[in-house]
Amino acid sequence: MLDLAILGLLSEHEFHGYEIRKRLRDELGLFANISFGSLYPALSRLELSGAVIGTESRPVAPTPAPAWAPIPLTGSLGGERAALRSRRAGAARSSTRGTKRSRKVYRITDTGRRMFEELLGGEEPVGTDEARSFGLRLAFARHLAPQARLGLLERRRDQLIRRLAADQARAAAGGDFDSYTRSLVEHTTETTQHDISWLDNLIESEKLKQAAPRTESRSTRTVGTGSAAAKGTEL
Amino acid sequence: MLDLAILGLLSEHEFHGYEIRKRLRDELGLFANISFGSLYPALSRLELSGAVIGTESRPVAPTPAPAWAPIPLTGSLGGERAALRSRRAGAARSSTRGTKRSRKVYRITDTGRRMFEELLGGEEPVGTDEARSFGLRLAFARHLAPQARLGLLERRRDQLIRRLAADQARAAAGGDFDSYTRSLVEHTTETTQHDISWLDNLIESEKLKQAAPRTESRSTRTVGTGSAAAKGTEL
DNA sequence: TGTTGATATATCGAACTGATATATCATGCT
DNA sequence: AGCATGATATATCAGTTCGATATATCAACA
Repeated sequence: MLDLAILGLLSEHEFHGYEIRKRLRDELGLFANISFGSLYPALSRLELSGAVIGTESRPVAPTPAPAWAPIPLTGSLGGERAALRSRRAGAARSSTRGTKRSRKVYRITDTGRRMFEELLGGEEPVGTDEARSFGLRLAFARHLAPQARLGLLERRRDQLIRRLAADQARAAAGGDFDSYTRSLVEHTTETTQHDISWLDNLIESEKLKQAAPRTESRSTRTVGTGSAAAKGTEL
Repeated sequence: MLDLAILGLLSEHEFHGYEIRKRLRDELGLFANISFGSLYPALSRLELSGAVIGTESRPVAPTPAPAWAPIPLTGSLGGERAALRSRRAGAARSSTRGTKRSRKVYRITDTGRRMFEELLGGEEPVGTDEARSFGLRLAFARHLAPQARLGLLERRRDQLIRRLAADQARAAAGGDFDSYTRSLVEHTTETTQHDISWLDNLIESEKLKQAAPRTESRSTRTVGTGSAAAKGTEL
């Protein structure tokens, strides 16, 4: 699971560990604060299997080191700000000193790209936090072939339909539930229904997009996620 | 987390391991198919700490064993049916043979009850699948004092408010999201809003229940979870 | 007869988590 | 000027949960 997330991020840019964590937390919201105890071993694992290459960014440079040298092209917003800050500090104090703590920047390899595609296109693992797994795959769905993308959406819909049946069976059979448990089961059922209708919208717009790539592509794209958003309760 | 679930179930009845799993799956829906690799070590842990007592239900009985002996009072629906089946089979074939495989029936102790109350009333752990943790506590909320119950609901609401802020920050900042990611973020935000309004209803009815224990208690109880259920989209 | 499926307990390795340790540097408070 | 706080950054630890697998009994069915 985490491998997919890491490879997905690295397939678009190179990052160091700490920033992968930030990206996952701030942008996707999945893996709310992924633990370092997961992240760093995962990076080591991926490096060992040749999927990524980590280059140590050494803070001490024996070379004369012009201003651009100690900045290892992080490309991230936070990273760039940090680099700029330290560049200012370094210029003001001692240009031989490093930028901050040494960091290890990871780049994806061709092997890693192949692994990413396999993980993304392969069968979803059942049971292991299905919602998170699907969310992650959806966030990288643009890398999938159109028909694989549709398959992803429909498999998730099937999953939710099964879940809804279980929810409703629970609600029907739980005659001796207290009011709190009953409310919980009802709410869970509603949430599953909400998820299903969201997926229905996604599937519908995906089919439209694939069936009619010409003839008003602008309108098709607007329907895309716009209809799902329009259904949002205003609170 | 799992300890709380096990102790909660055992505080109402005695069960053997396999059935605890079934209850958790079929009734609550949380812990969808809890793994045996979690369940049995947890039971051993709890037994070691004196929270529960497991009594081996031996299938081979050297005593003449009248019809009631090999049935270890499981009390559960499935367990009783199994016991009845085997009682029939045993009577028809050989009364000295056991019921099925030997099972270990667990009972909660006073220590276990105290531990259950501490776990249920104590501070929720942050980060560790908050939704599941809250769902579990809500399912046992009837064991809480009224004011502790209200605290549980309000802490969860605060949690969700923070989550909503993060969701909205993500939606606002993610200008370069593709349509799939954008739809995911929007849907997540909606779901969080739905959760919050559900909790608002729960909190409101809980306050009503506590403020006016007399004067039409029947009406108060009806408002209880009924209002939350009435808000459900019909689909 | 045999084979599938439910019941039941147990153990394994892999993955993820929170906590903690270490280190550098910027910022703001006193 | 000094000092605490917090962000950046990597690493390791024990504990928890998971999926997979092994073992065993028995009912139902073909």
